[in-house]
Amino acid sequence: MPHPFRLYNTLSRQTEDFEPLRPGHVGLYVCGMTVYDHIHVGHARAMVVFDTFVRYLRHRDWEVTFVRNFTDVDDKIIRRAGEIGDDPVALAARYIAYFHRDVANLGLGMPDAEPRVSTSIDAIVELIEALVRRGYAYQSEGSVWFAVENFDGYGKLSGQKLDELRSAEEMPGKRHPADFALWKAAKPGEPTWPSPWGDGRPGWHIECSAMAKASLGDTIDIHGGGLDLVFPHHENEVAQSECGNGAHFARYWMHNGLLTMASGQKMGKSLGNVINVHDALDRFPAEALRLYYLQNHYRSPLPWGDEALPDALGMLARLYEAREVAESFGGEEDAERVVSDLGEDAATVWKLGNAFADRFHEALDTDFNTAAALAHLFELSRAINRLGNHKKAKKRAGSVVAPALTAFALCGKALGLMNQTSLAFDEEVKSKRLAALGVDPSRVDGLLEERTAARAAKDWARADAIREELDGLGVVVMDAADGVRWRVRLHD
RNA sequence: GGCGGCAUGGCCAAGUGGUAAGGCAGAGGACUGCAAAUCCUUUAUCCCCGGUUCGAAUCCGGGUGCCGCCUCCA
Repeated sequence: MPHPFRLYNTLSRQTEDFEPLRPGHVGLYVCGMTVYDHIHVGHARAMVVFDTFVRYLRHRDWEVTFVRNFTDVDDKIIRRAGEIGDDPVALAARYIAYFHRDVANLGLGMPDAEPRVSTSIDAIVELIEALVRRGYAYQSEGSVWFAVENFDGYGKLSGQKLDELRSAEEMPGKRHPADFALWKAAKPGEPTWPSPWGDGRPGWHIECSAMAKASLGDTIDIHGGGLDLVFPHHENEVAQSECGNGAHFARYWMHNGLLTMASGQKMGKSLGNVINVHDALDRFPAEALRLYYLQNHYRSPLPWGDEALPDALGMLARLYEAREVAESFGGEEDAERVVSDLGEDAATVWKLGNAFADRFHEALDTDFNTAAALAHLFELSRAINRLGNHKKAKKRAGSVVAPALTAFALCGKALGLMNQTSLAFDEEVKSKRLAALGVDPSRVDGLLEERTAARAAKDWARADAIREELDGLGVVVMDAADGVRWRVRLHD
C-alpha cells in the first residue's frame, strides 16, 4: 500500500493509521435505530455514511463484518405503544419493516448481522451476570445498576468527569447519580423476560455491549454511530464491555456529524423539525440524497435546507451529463498520439483520467474524505465537457476518454454513485420531479409534440409560446442537434 | 458550570507548514432562431490579537462567536 488507511478516532481525538486486530479483516459495529418511528434524513446520513464506508473498505479488499443493531425494547417504544394502544414488540417490528423498506430505497446494502434486543436477552443477561460477578454492578429492588465509580476508565471516551456531570438523575436504589440501569425491574404493561434478578427488561446501553460481543467478540475494530451518542451511550458501552469482558472494547470510534437546520439546530425528533426519508425519496432520487451526504466530510455538521436536495440533484445531473459526453467519443487510435494531435484539452482529460484512481483513493484513505474524492470527479467532468466541445475530438478521442469512464465506474463501485444508466437516471428524475410538481406527463408530451411541429414549420413565436407554457409547468426544453430533450425543474 | 468540536470568497465546502480543491448562486463572453445544457473569464487580507518558524488557513497562547453533549436522540 502506497499510503496507510487513516481514520479519526474519537477515543484519541486524533487521526490515526488504521490497523485492525486481524490483518485484512475489519469488524465494524454501528449503533442502529431505536425503532418507534420512521427514519428521517438525519438518520439516513448515518446509514449512508457507514454503508458507503463498508462499501469502500470492501472495494479496497478488506474483508468486513458489518453489524448494525435494532433497539426494539426501550422506554420510547413502550411509551409510543402505550399512546396508540399497541403492543411494544409489534410496534417495533412494524418500524423495522419500514426501516428496511427505506434503506432499500436508499440503495443501501444489508449489514452482515442485524441483532435485536428482543432476541439477544440471553447474551445481555450473561453480560450483566459477569458485571455483577466482577463487582461492577449491584442489585437493588429487582433492578441492576452499573457502578460508575468502580471503573477507573469511566469518561475516557467522552472526556466527561464524574463529579462534573450536571444533573445525572437521582433515583432510589442508585448509589451514584451517574450509575445507569443494566436491568430494569418489570412494570405492568411492559415487555419482560425472566432473569436471575427477577422479571424485567434490559436498560438502554447494555444491549449494544452484548450484541457487539456476540457478533464480533470482546474487542472490535471500529465502533460507529452518531456524534450525539458519544455520551452517555457509548461511554456506558465502554464501561460495560471493558468491565464485563476484561478486554479493550473498541479500537477506533467513528462518529458522524449531525444534520443541522438553517437555524443551526440539529434535526431531531424531539425538536419536531424532521423530514422523513420516505418523503424525500418520493421527490428526489436516492443517489441525490447520497451525493448530498457524501459531498461533505462525514464528521462535519451538514446543513439541511430547502436547497439541499435540489442542489445535490443538480450536481448529480452534471455528473451524469459528463459521463454521457464521455461515452459519446469515438475512435480507437493510440491515445498518446491523439493527445499530441488534439492538444491541451485532450491532454487534461488523459492526465486526470489516468491519475484519478490514485487521487480518489488517497482522499478516501485519509479519514474517508468523500468531499475531496468527489471534487476530483467534478474536475474530471469539466475537462470531459471541455473536450466534448471540439467536434474533431468527438470522433477521435475515444481512447483518450477511456480512463475517465473507468473513473466513473470506480466511483460507482466504491461510493455507490453513478450506478444507473443515464436513461434510468433521467427517467427517475422526470417521474419523481413531475409528480412532486403535480404535472401530468402526458400533458408535457403533448406540448412537446406541438412545439416540435411548430419548429419544423419555423413558427418561432408559437414554439416560444409553448416553451413558456412548459416553463410554467416546471419543464425546461433543450433543443439539440440530435433532437429535443427536456428536464424538470429541480426545485419544488 | 463541565466536556468536546467548529470558525475558509454571496452561500455550501476540501485543505494539519511552502501564499487556497470542488459545488451552488451572480456578472460578462462563446454557442443557439430564441433558450437550456456546456465551455471560457471573473469574485478570498482563510474570525480577532499575540507567538513559534526562512515560511502558517494549517502549530502554540489568549479573545470572540457558533454548535453538539452533560435528559431521549443517527
